[in-house]
Amino acid sequence: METLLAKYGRITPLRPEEETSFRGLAMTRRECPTGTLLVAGDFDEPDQLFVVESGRLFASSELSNGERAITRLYFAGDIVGTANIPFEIATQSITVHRDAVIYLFPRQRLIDAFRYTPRVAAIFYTFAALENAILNDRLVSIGRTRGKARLAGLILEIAARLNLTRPQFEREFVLGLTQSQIGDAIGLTEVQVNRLIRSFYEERLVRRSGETIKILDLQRLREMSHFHDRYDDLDLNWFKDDFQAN
Amino acid sequence: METLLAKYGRITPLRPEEETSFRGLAMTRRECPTGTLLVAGDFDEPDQLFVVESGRLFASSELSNGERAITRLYFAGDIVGTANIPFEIATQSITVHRDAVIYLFPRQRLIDAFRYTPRVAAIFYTFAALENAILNDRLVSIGRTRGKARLAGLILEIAARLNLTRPQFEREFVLGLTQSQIGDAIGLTEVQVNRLIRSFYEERLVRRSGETIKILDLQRLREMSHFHDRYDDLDLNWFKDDFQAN
DNA sequence: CGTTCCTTTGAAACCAATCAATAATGGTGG
DNA sequence: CCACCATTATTGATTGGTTTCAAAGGAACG
Repeated sequence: METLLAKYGRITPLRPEEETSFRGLAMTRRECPTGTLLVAGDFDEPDQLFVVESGRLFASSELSNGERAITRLYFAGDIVGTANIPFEIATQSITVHRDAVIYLFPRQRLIDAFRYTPRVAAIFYTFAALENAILNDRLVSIGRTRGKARLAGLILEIAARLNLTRPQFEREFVLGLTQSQIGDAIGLTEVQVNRLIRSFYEERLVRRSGETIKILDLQRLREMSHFHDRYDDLDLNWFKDDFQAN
Repeated sequence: METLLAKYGRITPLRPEEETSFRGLAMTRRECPTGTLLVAGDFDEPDQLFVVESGRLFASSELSNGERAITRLYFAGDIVGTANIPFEIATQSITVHRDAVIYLFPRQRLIDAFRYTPRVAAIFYTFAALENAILNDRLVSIGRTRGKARLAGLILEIAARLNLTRPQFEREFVLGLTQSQIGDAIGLTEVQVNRLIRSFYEERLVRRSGETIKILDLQRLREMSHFHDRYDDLDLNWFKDDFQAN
């Protein structure tokens, strides 16, 4: 829970009783190896959320023709599975794609949060709204830009998310996605992704050594991609002073 | 407010005091002609939500190169602007594209809902989660299907949303978007949209007379598009019995 | 009745998908 | 430790969906 609290605390410090409530919500800790399918879309009942302590997950949907789309990447501090909550059957799959530690968060506990700790509930709402804004950005990127811009945006998104829990911005990091997964995330085939990555190397935008890649030209990646870091833009002052303690 | 209450009531009936709370939240009624820009993305402060009583709005984002993407269409009963709430500056624009009656919903009132009527707050959260699921679907559609499937999906989406507040499914309705707007919504140019629409006429999938179009082959549109009506799938039983009255 | 916005059409260029095959990589059991 | 297998990365040739550019025809509105 530390990562989550650190993240939320950075934005709007929790009161002691809220922090207690928060810790009480996520009960079961679980270590999940790469490849674990936490929720099978169109099949499982979505009876819980997941809080990411460490590692990485992604949400994806499958079409009947076998095509897959990765709609969102999740990192330490994220709450995963919001889009499944109000349905009988999960609308999307949740997969661990880098060894992760997560906390299970039963749907019923969410109700407790709404009843007893409204400020915590407001934070949940806020992060659902944040997720909304990020999905909007992804729609704009995929719907209105070409492959190069999308790939640049994905690289910056991953860099931004990893750096959220680091003391200073680090240009070197593990991408952690196969080219096929990258394709699913930005709406291209793996073949095209490979060609684009290759062109990024040639243009000296990024460099690769083993699993890690290093951003060489941050400026130009930003210009290419139109990427916004919504986590950075977050502003929770609007409900900071308005709640009385319970 | 009637449309909103009808919609929410259909899913999970509100108690009298909750209904009162709900009505108290949205204060100002406003009639907005087609073309009204309610929120200017990257400019306005998002100090309110909008509840749609009648008419249609859309959310859009602009890229620095002038391209526009329409990320979501809104109809009677929808709550609009969730993705802007937790930011200092709005992340997306909100535009009226068919004469609308809306209720203004100050952000501060949302806090009251969380504090005093947790069940109402839970409904807000639920609908943010629903919005999430719908945006996911749009991402899959735009990222992993071709123009024909996307157009078919958009037609079915509009039909489904209009039919939500009608007694029975009606195959004839007003599309209400220019071909350029359709392009912004499904990630194509207006030129390509025109060609696709034309091919739909030739294949007798839909027919047009003036402003209204009629679905001729619902079955095939469904097969083409992979469209899910998430409003139909909604299930709020998970918190139906768990709240005590305030 | 002209202006403006929207629709429609054609031709050429381009980005990305598809098809097909080979090379690299990583993990496994013998 | 090495041969083997499965997955991932890479490359070429071809096809096709979509954009771009350009222009003309319709429809709506003051």
